[in-house]
Amino acid sequence: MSDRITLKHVAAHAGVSRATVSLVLRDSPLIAAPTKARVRQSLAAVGYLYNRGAATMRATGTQTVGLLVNQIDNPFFAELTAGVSAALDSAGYIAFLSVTEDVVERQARAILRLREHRVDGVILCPAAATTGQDMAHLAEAGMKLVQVMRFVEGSAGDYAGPQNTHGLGLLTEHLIRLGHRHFAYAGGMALHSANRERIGGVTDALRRHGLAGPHFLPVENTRLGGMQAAAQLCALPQRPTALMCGNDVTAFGAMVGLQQRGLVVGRDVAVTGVGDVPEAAACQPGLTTLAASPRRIGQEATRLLLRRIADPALPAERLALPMRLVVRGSCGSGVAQP
Amino acid sequence: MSDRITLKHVAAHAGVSRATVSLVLRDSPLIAAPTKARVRQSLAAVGYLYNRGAATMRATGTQTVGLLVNQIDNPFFAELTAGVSAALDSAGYIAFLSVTEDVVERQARAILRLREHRVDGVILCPAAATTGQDMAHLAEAGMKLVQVMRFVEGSAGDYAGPQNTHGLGLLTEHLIRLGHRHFAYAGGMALHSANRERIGGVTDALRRHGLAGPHFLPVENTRLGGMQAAAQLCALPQRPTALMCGNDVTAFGAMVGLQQRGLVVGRDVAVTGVGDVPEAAACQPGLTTLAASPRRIGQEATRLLLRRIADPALPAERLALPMRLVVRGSCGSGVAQP
DNA sequence: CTTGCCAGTTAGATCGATCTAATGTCTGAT
DNA sequence: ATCAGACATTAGATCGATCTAACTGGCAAG
Repeated sequence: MSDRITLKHVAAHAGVSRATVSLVLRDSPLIAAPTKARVRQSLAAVGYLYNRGAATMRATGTQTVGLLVNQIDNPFFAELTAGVSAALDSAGYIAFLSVTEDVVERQARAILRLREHRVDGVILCPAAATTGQDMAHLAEAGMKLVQVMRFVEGSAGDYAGPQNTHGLGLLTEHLIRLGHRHFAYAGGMALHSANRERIGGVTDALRRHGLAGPHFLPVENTRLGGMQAAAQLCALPQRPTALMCGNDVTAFGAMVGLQQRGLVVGRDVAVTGVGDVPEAAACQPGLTTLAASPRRIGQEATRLLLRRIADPALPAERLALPMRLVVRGSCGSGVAQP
Repeated sequence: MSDRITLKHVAAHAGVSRATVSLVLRDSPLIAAPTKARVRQSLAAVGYLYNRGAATMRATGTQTVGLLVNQIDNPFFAELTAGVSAALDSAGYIAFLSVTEDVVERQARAILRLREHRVDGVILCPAAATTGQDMAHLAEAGMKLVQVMRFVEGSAGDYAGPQNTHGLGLLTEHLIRLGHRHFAYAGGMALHSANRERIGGVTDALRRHGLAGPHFLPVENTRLGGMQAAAQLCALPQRPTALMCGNDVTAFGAMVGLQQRGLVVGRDVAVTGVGDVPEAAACQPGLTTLAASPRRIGQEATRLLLRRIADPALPAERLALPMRLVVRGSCGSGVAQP
């Protein structure tokens, strides 16, 4: 059992006041070096453990932040989470994690709990149904928050995410160069900003080349959604030759679904993803996708949040990180001539 | 800006004392129903936000727990984390997450920080180099903790993980039935309990059938480790026909490495994993593996921890969940006859 | 000799909840 | 009429830090 050792005990042991010990803990320049050394010895001698809860009552800041992601079993968000965790660790912070599964109620419950714990800020990948009003309430309550991957329409503040529109333009033009003329787009049932930007990027690129917009397959951006998209694609009278998926996980599902129907991915159908999670290089054929460096995005989001916490008055920053085209076997070397 | 609304303000608004409001917050039976209703109205009217930090100073428990995993980018641990998060959410708890990357120093730093935050308990997948003494110190400090996936030798307390020994026995016998006689085992460079049990399960099963132990390829249980193992396997004078990998991610790396060397997985070499992460069904060929239901393990670990927090005197429980053999294409239909 | 200042230290108030022990109020039994 | 006991509520102490404002002793300037 811990014997509830407080500043008082340390102070008694070192022969100083509690205030002095408190200042030593924070390495204040007010305290003379020899005193500091003596107090530090006592700290170790009595086995003192800092009580951040108590400190929080008077001091400002808890050295904690919240991280809310919609899913964690998607390797993309797992990497992002790892990036946040590492960046926070080296800044002396620690994160509360909550997985919302895109359910606004879970998100709201988690945010309330985080506010009760007086987190210094929140990194939020907003659930798809989050409204601008929800965000406004948070801002009014003085919550420092950085949005990541998705940006709620009508909201304000910091954001870190990939250049979706530009990236999907690159990817679409690559497919056009390969000879594709009929496109399908799988995923993006939930119309959050990332999906809108991605679909917009594809549509714009097609229009630039005088092509019709992609055939939209409204499924969720999950493995299962990808499999459903494969089924839907095969049921179309005139099958598109390129299937662009909202993210890598969806593409994995689609590839399995297509293969189950006897189609050879990369020859009969080109498939693409978004994100370039490690599995994209490991599957067969390799997945052509857009590298979005989730770890980096997590780190940048953390940097933005810590910056915001340090100076709430700073102007908002919206960071759009470039995506890189990664060509692998899943889109083959050219469209099959009928 | 939040105007620091405390119990005092609510009490004034409702015309009662702070103590009464405090009791209403916790839905105490001591307070009469009409008073409760009135106070609850005031709570909402003044926009009160509970301050858990302050409460913690007197009350016992913070409604927080720590979750320390060695990696999160492995889908297995991502699923496990999702299970923990969901289970905690419905119990009114929230988790601090820290990713240790198997570095004991990061683990130690995170645990210190969690102790400073006075978490009610910790779910820990111990970094490989964790010693029994480390665990003993934590126990002495009164830390409630549940180990998950790995169990530090010489430690005590609760644990939740899969039946590694039995599971790998099943898997090995399946390969033996297919005609394999020469086995390699990739992974398990870090000798924590899970790796030891898995290797033990293979060795035991082989011995039961009068076969020599697996050729041990000492790599890390990562995608990269798997690729290294593939290279090592191909360099062996007499190549084993079955490559058993320490987990699915290692197997994915191994499959890529073998394919790069012109070998057909499932025909030339049988490959197996452990865990059955979703990608195992999606890769080509599908990966024969052991389903370990990570989400369930996360939920069980959470249950054990909450139980332990509620009653620290309970006897320790070591939960070993069964693994199910999942046969897919990666081990083919029989060993190739030379 | 007094004053002012500085560096180093500290007593005591304070943060916002909960806990303890006590208070007042209303029954119903003696 | 008095008392025991249950019920509902509360004043004030308390948790363990930090903050504010004040206090020391020593030294230089006036």
